Amino acid sequence: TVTYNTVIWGFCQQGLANQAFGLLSEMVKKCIDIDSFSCNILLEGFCRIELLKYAQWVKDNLENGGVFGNVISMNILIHAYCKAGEMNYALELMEKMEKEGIFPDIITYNTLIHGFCKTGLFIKAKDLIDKISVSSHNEEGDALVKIDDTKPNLITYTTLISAYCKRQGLEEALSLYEEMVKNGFLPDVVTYSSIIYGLCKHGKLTEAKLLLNEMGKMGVDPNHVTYTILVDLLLKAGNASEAVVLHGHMITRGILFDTVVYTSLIDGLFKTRKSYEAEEIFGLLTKLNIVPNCFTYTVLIDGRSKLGHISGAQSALKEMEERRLVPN
RNA sequence: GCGAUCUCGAGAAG
Repeated sequence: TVTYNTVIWGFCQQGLANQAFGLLSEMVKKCIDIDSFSCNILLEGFCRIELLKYAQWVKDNLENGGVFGNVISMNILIHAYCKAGEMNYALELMEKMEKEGIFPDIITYNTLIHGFCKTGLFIKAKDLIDKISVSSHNEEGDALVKIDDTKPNLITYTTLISAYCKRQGLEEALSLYEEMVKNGFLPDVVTYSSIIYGLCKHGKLTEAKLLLNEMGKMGVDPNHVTYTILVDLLLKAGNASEAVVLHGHMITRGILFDTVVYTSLIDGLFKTRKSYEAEEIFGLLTKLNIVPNCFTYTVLIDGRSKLGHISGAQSALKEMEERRLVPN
């Protein structure tokens, strides 16, 4: 079962949930148990390629076959609805699961809070946090049973802080940060990165750099995302020399360079009239084992087009299609 | 005895 699940997982990661689904019948034929892991891996696979209805269908069928979902299955579906902005369906699902005796956990709540934030419903997000912050009681109302694992955690706070940084004021984000620390949660690299992102977007680059130093002192190492935020903004703000310094730190500290890091660099270089360097980096990607994605090519096409290099832009488009990337 | 598979938060383009 675990072997099959691992293969199913592999297909799903590649966006091939349909083929993964085919393995289920093979399992049935060979009398290999299908468990809730098989179910959840597949559900996530269909959700990731946005075949939400199909995921639902698979789940219903598995349940008819005696394989029952759990809270994770529901979280996967709720997450998919949130991602699609269908908060009503997401909430409906949560009610449904409660009726079936599957209780939401903190991941369910975090998923919903993220969904609310993404659709701008901050009030609802806040309401939900308030609701899960109070101690739960057992059925007798004995106020004895405290269900701690549905109380807000670091991720709950970080979700909201990040959303505030993007869509509300920085002040709200920072006061929430203080509240979080007061409640005993120490920020991790994601929390710090979110705030650094907010500071950068509000033009507070000095503060952002200060925070970068502070997190190091607190024993939280910045990672490739943290650096991308800063390098991207420094470069695009015309502060190439500082961007280069940080880029150097990334190298000396052995930070991972992924497709996003490079795409951001290429874009920043094009936008600051350094197309030669931009092209140079793009040319190196294959050697560096970096697979350019749709974003990367759009940046390249945009950069070349705006310089009047139409044929270069066209060849980039062609190359993209050769790589079986679908232009959007 | 231990070990393989599932769900939540941060970054790039138009």
